[in-house]
Amino acid sequence: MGRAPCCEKMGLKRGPWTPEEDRILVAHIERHGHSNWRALPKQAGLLRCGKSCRLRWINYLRPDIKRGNFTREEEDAVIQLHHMLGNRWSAIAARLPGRTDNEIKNVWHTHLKKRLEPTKPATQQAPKRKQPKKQQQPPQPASEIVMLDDPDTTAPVSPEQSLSTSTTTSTDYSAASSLENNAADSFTSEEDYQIEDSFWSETLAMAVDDSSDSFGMGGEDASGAPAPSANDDMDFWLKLFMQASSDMQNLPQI
DNA sequence: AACCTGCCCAACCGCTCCTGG
DNA sequence: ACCAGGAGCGGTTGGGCAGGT
Repeated sequence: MGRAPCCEKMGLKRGPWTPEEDRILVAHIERHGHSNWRALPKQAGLLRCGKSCRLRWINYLRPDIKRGNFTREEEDAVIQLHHMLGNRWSAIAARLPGRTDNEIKNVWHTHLKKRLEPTKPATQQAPKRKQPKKQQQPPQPASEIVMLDDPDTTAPVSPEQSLSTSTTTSTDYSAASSLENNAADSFTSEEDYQIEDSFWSETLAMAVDDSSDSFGMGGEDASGAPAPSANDDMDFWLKLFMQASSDMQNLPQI
């Protein structure tokens, strides 16, 4: 087949993006959109491959990106959505406005997966760091990017902005524990650990609603054409999940 | 104070999916 | 129906940093 390498690695820059590159990319996308990622770097005068530009935009420069630590609600949503969807990070990201698949993936691998590991006591999950490093200060120029309405932004924004607005500041990973662990801990240490019913009903309702049109791919799948079996699968997992949830609430506290 | 260790996250890689010719 | 090219996705990596010794 002879697929051309994504970046014909001649003279193309790699590694971390500079603020200047960010600025150029944002300015170009503001002006011209990103209909063709492959051609974009040339048009914008960037020595990057299109893939790299796309990744940078999606994961970092998009105006609707929400920076900062995941809230407890978001983490729990990730856990539950992962239950339902597996490693389909983009589908999970579509449910979490402002969060990217990459970010969710990172959080999953660094925190949430460990939480769910049953063999390790929760006490081991205490972080070494008291404060996450970069999250506090807004990343480079993204903060100063003032976008008008970007028609190309495929923000999977949905009614549950409540999710994203409930910014209960930063997540305290030391205190946080999974639903499972919490069940085991009898929720004791978490006086305020109580997911509102409305949260889950919203989240789940969304899952149901979306599965009827373009499930999971929210804004990112322009075609919005899910696999024929997606709805069935979704129903299955949804039922399974809801069953599991109700079972969990009935668990005897250990 | 210096070194070591482990964590975090941005970015890369390679594969699959999708679309147009 | 087939092929090629582009986009999207998930897995992985490595540099930088914070905490520990």
